[in-house]
Amino acid sequence: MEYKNTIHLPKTDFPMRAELPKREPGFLAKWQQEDIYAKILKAREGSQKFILHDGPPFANGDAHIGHVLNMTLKDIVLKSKNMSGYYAPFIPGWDCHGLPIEHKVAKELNEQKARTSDPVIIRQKSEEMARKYIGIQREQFKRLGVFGEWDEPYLTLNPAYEADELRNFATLVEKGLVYQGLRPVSWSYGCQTALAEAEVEYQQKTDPAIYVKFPLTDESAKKFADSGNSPISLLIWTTTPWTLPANLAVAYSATIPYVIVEFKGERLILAATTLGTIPGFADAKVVADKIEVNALEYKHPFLDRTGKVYPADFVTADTGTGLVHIAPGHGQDDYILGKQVGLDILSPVDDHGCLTAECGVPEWVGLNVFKANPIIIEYLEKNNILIAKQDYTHDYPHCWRSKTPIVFRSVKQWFIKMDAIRQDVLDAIDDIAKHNGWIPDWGRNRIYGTVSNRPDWCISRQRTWGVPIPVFYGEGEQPLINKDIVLKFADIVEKEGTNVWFNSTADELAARLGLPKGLRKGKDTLDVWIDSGSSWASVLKKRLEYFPADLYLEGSDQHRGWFNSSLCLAVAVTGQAPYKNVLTHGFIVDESGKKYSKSSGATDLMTLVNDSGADVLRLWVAGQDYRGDVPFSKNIFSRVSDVYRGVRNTLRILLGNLHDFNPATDSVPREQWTELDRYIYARLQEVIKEARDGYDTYEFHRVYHAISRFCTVDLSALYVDVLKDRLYCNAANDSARRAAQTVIRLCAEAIVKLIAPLTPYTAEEAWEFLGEKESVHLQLLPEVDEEFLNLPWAGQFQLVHGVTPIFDKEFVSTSSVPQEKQRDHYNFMTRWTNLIALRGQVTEAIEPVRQRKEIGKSLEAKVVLQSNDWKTEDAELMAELFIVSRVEIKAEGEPKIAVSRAEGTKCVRCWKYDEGTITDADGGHLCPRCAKAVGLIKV
RNA sequence: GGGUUCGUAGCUCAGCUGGUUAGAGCGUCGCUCUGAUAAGGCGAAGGUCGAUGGUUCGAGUCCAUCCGGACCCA
Repeated sequence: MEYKNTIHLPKTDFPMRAELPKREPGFLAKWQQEDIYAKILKAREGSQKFILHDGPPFANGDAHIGHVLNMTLKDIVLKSKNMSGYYAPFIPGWDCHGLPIEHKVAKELNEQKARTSDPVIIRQKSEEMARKYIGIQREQFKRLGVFGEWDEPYLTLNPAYEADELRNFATLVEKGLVYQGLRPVSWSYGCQTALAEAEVEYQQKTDPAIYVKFPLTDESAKKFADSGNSPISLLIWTTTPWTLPANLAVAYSATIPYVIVEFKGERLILAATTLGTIPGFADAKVVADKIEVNALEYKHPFLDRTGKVYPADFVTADTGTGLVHIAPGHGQDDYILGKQVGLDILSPVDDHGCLTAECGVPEWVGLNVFKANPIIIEYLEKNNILIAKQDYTHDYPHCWRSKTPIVFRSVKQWFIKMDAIRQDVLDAIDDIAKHNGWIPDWGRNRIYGTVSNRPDWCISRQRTWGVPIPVFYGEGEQPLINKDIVLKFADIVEKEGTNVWFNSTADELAARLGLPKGLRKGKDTLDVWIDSGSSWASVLKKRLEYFPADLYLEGSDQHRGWFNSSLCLAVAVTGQAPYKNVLTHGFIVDESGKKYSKSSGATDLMTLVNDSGADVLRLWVAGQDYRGDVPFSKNIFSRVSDVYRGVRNTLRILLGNLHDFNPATDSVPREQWTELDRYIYARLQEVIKEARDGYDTYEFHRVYHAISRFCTVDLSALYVDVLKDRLYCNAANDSARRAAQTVIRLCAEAIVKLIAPLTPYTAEEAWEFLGEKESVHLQLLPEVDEEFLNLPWAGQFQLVHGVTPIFDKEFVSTSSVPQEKQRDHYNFMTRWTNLIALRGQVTEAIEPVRQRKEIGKSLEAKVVLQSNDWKTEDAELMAELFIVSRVEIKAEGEPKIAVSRAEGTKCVRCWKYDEGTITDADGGHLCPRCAKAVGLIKV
């Protein structure tokens, strides 16, 4: 007789194969249609707020794997906060201005042979470009499953945003923090603009390193008459020959010994430590050592002026000659030293990187500095000023757009005085550190160092796609700017946008701002870091009326970027940091830990989503400890897919076993659960605890591992496997069967809720199969049932048979659960931990029998346990737990586990072996339980 | 070159304030089931804890140096 249809096999339409790329868009559409985001906020209205403030990505390309990491983390935070009962809205933003977009536009216009310098056209095209990519990225982020106010993101090009940014700027002007100055800046002659530090990238570059003589003045030379009477010079070293015309001084280190050597009939002064590194100097004769170089005077090697030697601590003993040529117009260190000792700033280089007449050598005027290098060297050689030269390869800063090497050049720029706000900013950093707001905690050191060393903030850019600096210039280029002008302009911008600056004449603007005619309007725009760094004003203060934010979450590079600009501006304007907590993630690397490149695999979001689905992609993010580098490779992704399948299949079998279970009417009270049910339920509580802790501390990989392990180890391999007999073969309404279903239902519900922030699509799908009508994302995460949690001892059971657990009387529990209950539960869990360990030993003992082909499935086995640790009444429970037909416990002899073929006959219905004699009409053997279940015998 | 940081099995992660033969899941390999089936169960192999030196009775855990990677800067 066929008994297959008398047993309760699992039944579900929840598909085993996810086919996420196909299935996910359906849920996305559903969420969109019911406006799930608004619903969630409505459901949490009045609850405590949690504000994650979005750092705006640049709107200049498709979203790639870096965005996936960042956005997924943000979304996991938000979803888990919402499901923890917080009111956690999300207003995404985009950084719209700046060089990358303007550059792209210029390129396109060029290709269309429509090159123009009309700022109105460039700005119009740039806005189109920005909006285009905002549209693209928005759809991509939505597809990732990120919930937020996508219809009303914040854009740094919105007039209202720009107006708020300018009002911030007005406060800075009012506080006297803004000034115009001549300073060396990183200049891109390719883009003809000063660059922000973040716009500079380093590439290998080979430059000529030259050793040049700077002859001492007669006065200074006299001091070294003892060492001879040949010509005497300082020997300097430089890799930028083109800066020599701007030389105004030489620096030395007070901690390095200097010597005079004789070389080809001349005397040269240099650091003793560098002798060996200079070509041809290996056997140079030292004619004087430990000489004093401070305050020596020298003649410029080819210009008619003299300079002096000054001490400086940036001079190193291992490169060059220990004597550094100083051009205050062409270097940061040089500038600072020059300022200290009162040097001028000479910067004979124009916007295109070409030498100007100020360089003093008419033949060089108009040459690009890098083209001038060989010509200058040739000149030095001819005039016997050059001592040696060699190629020198180093990492040299380049413009991130035009890829041209940077030239340090002094131009008039606008700055924010860092010294005026530095201490306040540093204090704000430490205030955050006091409540552990830097996550991980080293974030504090990183931003502290950055702020400490930050020179005055250059905020002007010679670009058109940005927020204009509302400054006018009068007679003699005197700048005219004050708080009122900026505020008035901000009000105009609020209504008309910043385009008004570009399509009005100076006189028109002046008239509207109450200024006289005849002024020149400024052409500079603000550094884009001022744009994004002002977002707290427009988004947090004005729109959300919530300041400071609870959390900023960006890559670690933002310690110098947005974390920094946002912090400096907020402190300068409000005296307060814009965030309470700053969470940082690392960068994507390949499996070998190297920087991720396109050759490492697909990088754009849509390709990844279309290949494996958003949920697997998100699960990959969740599984990583993102505080360090985040590796990504096909292999890693494949492992994540395995985990996904594991969890999905577990959910499937759970759902399948609930097909005839109605939780409202079929649930069984705890008192009637079996020990195993209680054990699994207790394990579930540990998992809920671990997962919720993981969410609370933003350690999502803990959630990932806890759930994955629970699904595979506790549920699939243990609970479900053991339960098959009970679920399939017992009578449908049998209370043990219903008890199992009660726990299965609780497990499924908890798992689905717990994975909802990680894999929102799959969670929603499974949630529907649980028969729920409202979205899983409207639910709260499961609470820990503390009665079933081993608070003090979780995970610390002694794996020793039969040892009666001793309750630690010293322990003081903070739990509200009565100590008596805690002890009972602890003892129960110890017993079960031991039972599970014993199960491991039994399956191990079964294995060789199976390998010998004496048995196949474990139900064909009988286990004889020789042990004093277990009581005979546990035998039945053990048989069920080990999934064998029979267990005998003998309290005699050496501890031993013996496995043999089960005696008796196989029940044709449940496949267990027993020695009963019941047979059905066809002569098939049935065990008593099954006989009852099919009505063959009556109870 | 400087600052910050990371380096435990093929992969992702545990290893608390230093204490017995370093753990888990996945993958791999072998076996098994065929009533979760492009599934399920069992077992096995896999690590000089980046390297070296030191402190200690004892170090994956502390210190130093080095190697390699990442981010930021020069």
